[in-house]
Amino acid sequence: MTEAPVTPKKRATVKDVAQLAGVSAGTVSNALSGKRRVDSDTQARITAAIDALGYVPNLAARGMRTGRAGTIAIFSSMPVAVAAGQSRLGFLMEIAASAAVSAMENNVALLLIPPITEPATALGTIGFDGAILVEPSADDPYLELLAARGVPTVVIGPAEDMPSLAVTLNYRKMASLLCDHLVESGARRFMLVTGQSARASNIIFREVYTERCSTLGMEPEVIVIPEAAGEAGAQAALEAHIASRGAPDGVLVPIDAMATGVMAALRSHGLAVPQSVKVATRYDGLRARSETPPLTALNLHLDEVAKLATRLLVDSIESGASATSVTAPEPALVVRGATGSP
Amino acid sequence: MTEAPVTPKKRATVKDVAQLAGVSAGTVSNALSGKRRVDSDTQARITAAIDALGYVPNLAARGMRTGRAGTIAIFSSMPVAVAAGQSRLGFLMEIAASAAVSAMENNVALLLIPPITEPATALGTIGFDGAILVEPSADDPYLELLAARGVPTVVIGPAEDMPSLAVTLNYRKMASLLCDHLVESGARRFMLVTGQSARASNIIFREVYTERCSTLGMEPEVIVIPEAAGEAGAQAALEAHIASRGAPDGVLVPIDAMATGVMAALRSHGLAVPQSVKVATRYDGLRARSETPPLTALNLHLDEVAKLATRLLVDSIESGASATSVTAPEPALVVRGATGSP
DNA sequence: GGTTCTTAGTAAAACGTTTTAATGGCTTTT
DNA sequence: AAAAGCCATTAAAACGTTTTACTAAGAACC
Repeated sequence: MTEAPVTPKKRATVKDVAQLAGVSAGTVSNALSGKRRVDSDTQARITAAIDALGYVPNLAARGMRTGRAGTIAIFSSMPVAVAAGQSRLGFLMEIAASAAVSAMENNVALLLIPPITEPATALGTIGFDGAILVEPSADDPYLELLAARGVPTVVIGPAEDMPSLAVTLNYRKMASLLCDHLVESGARRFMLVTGQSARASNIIFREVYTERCSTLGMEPEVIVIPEAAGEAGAQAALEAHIASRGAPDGVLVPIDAMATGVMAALRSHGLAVPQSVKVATRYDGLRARSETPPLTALNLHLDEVAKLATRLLVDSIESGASATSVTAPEPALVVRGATGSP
Repeated sequence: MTEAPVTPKKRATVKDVAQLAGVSAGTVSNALSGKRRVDSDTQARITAAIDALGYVPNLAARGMRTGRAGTIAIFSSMPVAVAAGQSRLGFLMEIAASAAVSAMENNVALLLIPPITEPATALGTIGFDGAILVEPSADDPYLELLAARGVPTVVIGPAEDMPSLAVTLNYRKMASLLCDHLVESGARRFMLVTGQSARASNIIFREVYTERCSTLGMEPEVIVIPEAAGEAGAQAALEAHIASRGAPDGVLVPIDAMATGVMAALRSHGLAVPQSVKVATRYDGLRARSETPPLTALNLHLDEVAKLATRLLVDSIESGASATSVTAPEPALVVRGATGSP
């Protein structure tokens, strides 16, 4: 008789709590949110009722009323070919992991949105209060979709041309560090292997590289590969390049998937790393470290970057402010076997 | 004059669309969901109205009505000490990355819930339709919290003792593969370094190891370390063990964070890997690969596991069924320098 | 030609919160 | 002692959907 009903018992609502505590629904709401004072006596009755009934608020209902979803989303706009496979655990996920923790500390949860074919789908199907966009290209589809929908968005990317909310990465510094290091390691004729898209990383690395070349009196050798071609594309392109123009004594290859291809190409030509060729990449992730020898790379302090981005986003959601940007910590060189003593 | 208004223009609602299309709200709803037939002519008027107004449904409202949040959550219940640092990008994130894609394909989004201090907080603050729980220990707090709330939950873990919904991993096979391989690589006195918690991985590896010992006539040497002690704990413990009992010629150390500690201990004793000691770990992640030499490990097919788990969860949410389990693909050995030719 | 079926649509209820405006009781001020 | 303030509380409105019960108009049946 007093047994729990077998039917999937309906969850208690705020009304049930109110009734049991002998107050009105509004008071229960106030007791929960603390937005208005409630008498300490009734407060006690309410909390008693709450865990007597095992009440847990219906978030959808709350969200409808408050207009908040209680979540933020992190987007990867990277082409699938680059973000897939081993690299999937790279850049984006490292940021995501750290952002998830920060989000939690700010009482929101993190939605992980993978690169998908149809960006519009994601936005129509999923509700969130703000978005973090990681290294979008200049013409990123999400960027305008989010802007059109009025969703606060913080971009992790370059300082220039960027919308109001951003954590700016110093790409110029990244490229400089790596170029300088290659020179210091003894490379006198090193080349650049980079992606084709309008991503800041590609553009600025090319700029800095060509600047360095003229400073050093070195003839620029650049291979540009569509991101979609990925590892195999880089390997093929470099092999062709070496066959026609000879081997460089260093390669700067910012995209880690392509770095793997570069290493394969060097191996197939019998070129020893680091003895004959030095190799450096940008992101110090799984790929960089699982090469033999492991690749020199940069510590981008992504955990800190993620923390900053989350904080910025949450602040903006709460305050409505929409024009702040902070700069990420300076990248630091991580010297590994591919440019140093093995 | 034709500029966008400065005020944060209210989003169009289904009523606005209905009015513009000259129909009722209910019809618009049906047109969107396809749950009922609507005349192709009115259908056209409605879609026209929709993108004339830039209407996008309010997910919170829909969620309240349907009782669906449109999200599933993935939980890490691993102690922070183990899940932090380099390992954060490991096991859990690899599953999460793949689950995010699968989730998207099933029209739900994935919430990434990091290990936090107060599990109850997460459940009170975040709404989701189902949960994926990765390798919970037997007394995992989330397990009962989720069950109490009636949230469909699929566990990725061992076959025994597990609740209704599960993707079962074959721990016995994992342990066997690694033990056999160590023996084949020439190890005659290899030890086990493992964690203390009631996690299936710990328990079953210990079982299999001791079984193997008696089969082989090998005296078992086991070091058990609290997970919280992590890398440093493993290093200290192994150093002490070697000092008092001499060096083994092989180490099976399932938890990758501890494997790093083990390698450090071996180095500090001047023991060459793989010449004097073979080392194998379980999860083939960043840590295993960035050791020198890289560690032999297992391909656990985590992408496939994640896909299965997501599918299972979505099915259960939709059908209400709550008692299925599928088995993960068999693990496969990945031989690396730490047990083979360098 | 009356009855029953289908079809495409509508109006209104319901979902569970938060918020707004109103209320009654009590204390303080004049 | 009346007026004015404050306090804790309440009833009801509002949020934007989906769903339910109902209707009107033809089509089909006999």
